[in-house]
Amino acid sequence: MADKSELLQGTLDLLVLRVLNGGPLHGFAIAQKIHVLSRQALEVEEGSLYPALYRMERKGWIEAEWGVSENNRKAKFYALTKAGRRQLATEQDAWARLAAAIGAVLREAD
Amino acid sequence: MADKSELLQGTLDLLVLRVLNGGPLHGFAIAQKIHVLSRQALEVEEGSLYPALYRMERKGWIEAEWGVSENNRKAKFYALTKAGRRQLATEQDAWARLAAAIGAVLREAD
DNA sequence: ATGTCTTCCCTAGACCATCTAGGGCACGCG
DNA sequence: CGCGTGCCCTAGATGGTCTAGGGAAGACAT
Repeated sequence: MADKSELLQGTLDLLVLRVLNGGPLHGFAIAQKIHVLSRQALEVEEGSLYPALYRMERKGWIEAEWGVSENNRKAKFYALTKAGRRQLATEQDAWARLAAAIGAVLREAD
Repeated sequence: MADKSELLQGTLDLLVLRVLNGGPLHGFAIAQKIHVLSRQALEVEEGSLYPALYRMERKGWIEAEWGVSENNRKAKFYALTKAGRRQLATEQDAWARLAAAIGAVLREAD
């Protein structure tokens, strides 16, 4: 935890989808990749990640398949579906617009 | 509602604090100002705003005082306190770091 | 073989900000 | 008078995230 502040609701799906866009990963690796790519700024708790993965699987955005990790452990690999790619595009767009809108308020208020 | 998408949790406080930094406003005006400054991208529901104002007042970030609006209506004007200004700085910083972190993931993932 | 570390998966319950969907009062205007 | 509108407020549902657990299995040293 520490000061690696909490995620805002709704951003986790986007991050996961984005990271999976580079190819299938298992849960642990997803969390690590987000951590690394954000330069340690973001920390995804497992208690948040797995429910999120389930949700997204139920919605058809990702598909799971059991396999073996690089460390020779049993692991569940998640891959983006076509609907997932569409969803990624949608959420990426929504994020861009939201960030721009908030940025505008922060800049222009006086 | 429409497509004026939902706010992310945690951003409302920041927006309200920022808008109040320009001087006291009543609730309705706060919502309008956010709407205008975001170029209609953000829409604050009253059912979200008033509980938020109440919360922030309890935390000592803002102070309320009854007055009369520009339209000659009874209205509750909210003003930033010193603690509120500190909080604004904190949240503005947190937002900047979060937006940068998410931006980094969106950009660098492959 | 035993113990410990690490990797990896999973779940129940609490938390809490936001949304939905109302209600209410008072001014201004036709 | 009646209606629109400005303005405030609340109860309850929703739902994503966090806390705080638990468990299995490979790796490695003793």
